[in-house]
Amino acid sequence: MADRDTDLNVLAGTEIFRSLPMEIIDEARRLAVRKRLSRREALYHQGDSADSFHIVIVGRLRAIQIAPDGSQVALRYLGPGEMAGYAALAGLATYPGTVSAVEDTHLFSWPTPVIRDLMGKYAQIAINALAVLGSRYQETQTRLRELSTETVERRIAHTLTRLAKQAGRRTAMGIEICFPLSRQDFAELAGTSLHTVSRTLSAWEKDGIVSSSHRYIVIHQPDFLKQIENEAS
Amino acid sequence: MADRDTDLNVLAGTEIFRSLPMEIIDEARRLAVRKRLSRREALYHQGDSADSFHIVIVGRLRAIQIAPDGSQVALRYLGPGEMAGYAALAGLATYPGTVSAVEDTHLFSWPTPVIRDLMGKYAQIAINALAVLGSRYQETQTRLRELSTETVERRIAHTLTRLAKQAGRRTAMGIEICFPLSRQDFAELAGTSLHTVSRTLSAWEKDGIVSSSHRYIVIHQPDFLKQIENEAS
DNA sequence: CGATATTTTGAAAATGTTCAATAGAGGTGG
DNA sequence: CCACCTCTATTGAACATTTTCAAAATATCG
Repeated sequence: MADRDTDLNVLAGTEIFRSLPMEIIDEARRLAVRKRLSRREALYHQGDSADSFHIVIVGRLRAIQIAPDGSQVALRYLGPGEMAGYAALAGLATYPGTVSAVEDTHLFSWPTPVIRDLMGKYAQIAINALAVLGSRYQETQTRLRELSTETVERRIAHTLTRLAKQAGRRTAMGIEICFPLSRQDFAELAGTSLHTVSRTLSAWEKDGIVSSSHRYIVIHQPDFLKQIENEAS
Repeated sequence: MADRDTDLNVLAGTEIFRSLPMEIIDEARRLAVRKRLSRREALYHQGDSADSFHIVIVGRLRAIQIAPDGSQVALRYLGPGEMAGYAALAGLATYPGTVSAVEDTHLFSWPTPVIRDLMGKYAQIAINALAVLGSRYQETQTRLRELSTETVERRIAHTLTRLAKQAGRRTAMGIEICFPLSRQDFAELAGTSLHTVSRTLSAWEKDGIVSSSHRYIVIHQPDFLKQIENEAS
């Protein structure tokens, strides 16, 4: 279906292959394997040997980490152009989390040795990877701080603002989170219980700050969220 | 005082320059600036422009992130051979945290353009950096999960185990955390209050699992900690 | 030895969670 | 097309964990 030029353009727009000469992107393209995942299907599981690296073409993935006791946190949602499987780049032996599809998803994949070989040949790929990993690391550090020091309400506000930035679509009504997200899913992102998320969103809905219908959220007043984020504790 | 060969050996043992040819390490050495920090002195502050990259030679640094309201979390403690200032590698504009010396510390430093130029020339440096950042990212994700899902006692146990791994010194009495760490400092690592840390450590001391004297902690029974980490919630 | 910083401990208070029950939305098959 | 079934969301109330507040004890440093 997709031809060579389409693939090249897609890859050229990704965080990892950005700013590279077309010949190199084409080399990467030739080494790539195309994959498809249906909704809920897993790309890999926590603890699996980290044997490949992926880029989302269309669709959305969800990375989670599961505790020995079964409880889980959402690490990140990944949309088009974003990479999955940083463990393969970083030379970790196993995947530190589980990644699965939130909706039907198309990916490009590379076996670990292939992508590591590309990085060795073209330092810019490694440098781009470093930039991606660095900004994800920073974001995770910030979440860690929020989880340590902020009230649940403020964390929920931060989580929503962050979601809007990563997966927000401007509409007439405001900013819509453009993939389905249940209260439970949201709670796993914000580090709280689904009940508290529900109560908080209900209260905000009453104030006209957000509205939500069955797994979809629209933010009407982003400024109010920002205000809640910075309120005195 | 330290001569060229000593410096080379030091650099060859660091996480970033490991496994590189000596000529390249020597090139990095020639470009390095030597720095010293006294106890409590800051290397850089959160929000400063990320204009250099550092490696600890001797001593210990502490990376923290401060919230707008003044509360803070400890991101990491850095010992000999470890890098500080990943923002410089990742091309972030500003430092996401503040780093300062826990004890008198010697460092090597490189201006951001210099270290980035080295990475561009020698992909292996970027790949090593990716490995370091990857494992720190993974650790932070794990802390995030712990903070989200575990009780304070288990988090304190995890924090202590992690400290033992990163800065533990085997002694006749057990494993000693080899730098001074107050209850407050510990609390900022575990994401709790200094009071809860004090209570918990006191209880463990009664059971002979740990002992502590003014800012130093010794773990007598690491296995008991592991057990607490995995206890049913 | 005095001054300052750190640690301990008790009791009160608060923030969220858990438990429980109901309501609503969507999808499926008769 | 409607009835049913399941998954999702809402809401109240009891409960629990942990924080906050307060005060005293202990240790270190000059």
